[in-house]
Amino acid sequence: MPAFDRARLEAHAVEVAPLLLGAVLTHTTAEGAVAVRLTEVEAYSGLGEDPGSHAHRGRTARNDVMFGDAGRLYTYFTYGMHTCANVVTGAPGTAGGVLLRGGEIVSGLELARTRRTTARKDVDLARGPARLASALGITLADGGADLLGEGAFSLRPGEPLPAERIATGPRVGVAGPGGDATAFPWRFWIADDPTVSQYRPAVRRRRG
DNA sequence: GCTGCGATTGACT
DNA sequence: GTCAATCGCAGCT
Repeated sequence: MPAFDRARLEAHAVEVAPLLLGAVLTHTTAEGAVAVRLTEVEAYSGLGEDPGSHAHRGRTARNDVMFGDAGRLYTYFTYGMHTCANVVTGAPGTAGGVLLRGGEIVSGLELARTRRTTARKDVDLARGPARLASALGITLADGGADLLGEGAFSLRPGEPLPAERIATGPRVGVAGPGGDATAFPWRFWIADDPTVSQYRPAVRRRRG
């Protein structure tokens, strides 16, 4: 199966996100290979229009990868313990990205289980952005890796999905202007798929 | 240098 | 349903 066409990833993140649904991301390490069929993603625009984007305030050491070529892996560390994975989209310098929020393990199930010992069911192995990264064995050190080259990663398009199977809605944990997450309905998922994460509205963290 | 908080998860009531 | 864990980044002094 051919790799995902890089030119298709150079469009705006909102256009790329639905194309990634059903695509299969494979990560091969010394332990073996795990492949995930993507069922849930979120688009982030690097432009000033999107306050939820890590690139919204400009280029920093952390988000540097987002300003590079489309088709590379952008990883970030959050909440002091979790790693999340994104596919860089858009032309270089535009800093768009698509967060991989959930998927179905289609290969390497045993290895994924050893990496996700707290998951009780197989559908929970990659349901949620930090879970997906963990199941694939993605760490911060993988940031910047090319998903379309000859390296440890491969990203292949899946079967084209009929429009009625693609659902959209507000992004998770991200508030838009005035706290309105629905201002950016940039979350895309495969309708009725059990590996789509549960929606949680953006909440302000309590003061401690 | 100091402080507040986040593109979350899992454990617990 | 509620809540703690845990640390790098961004913004401010």
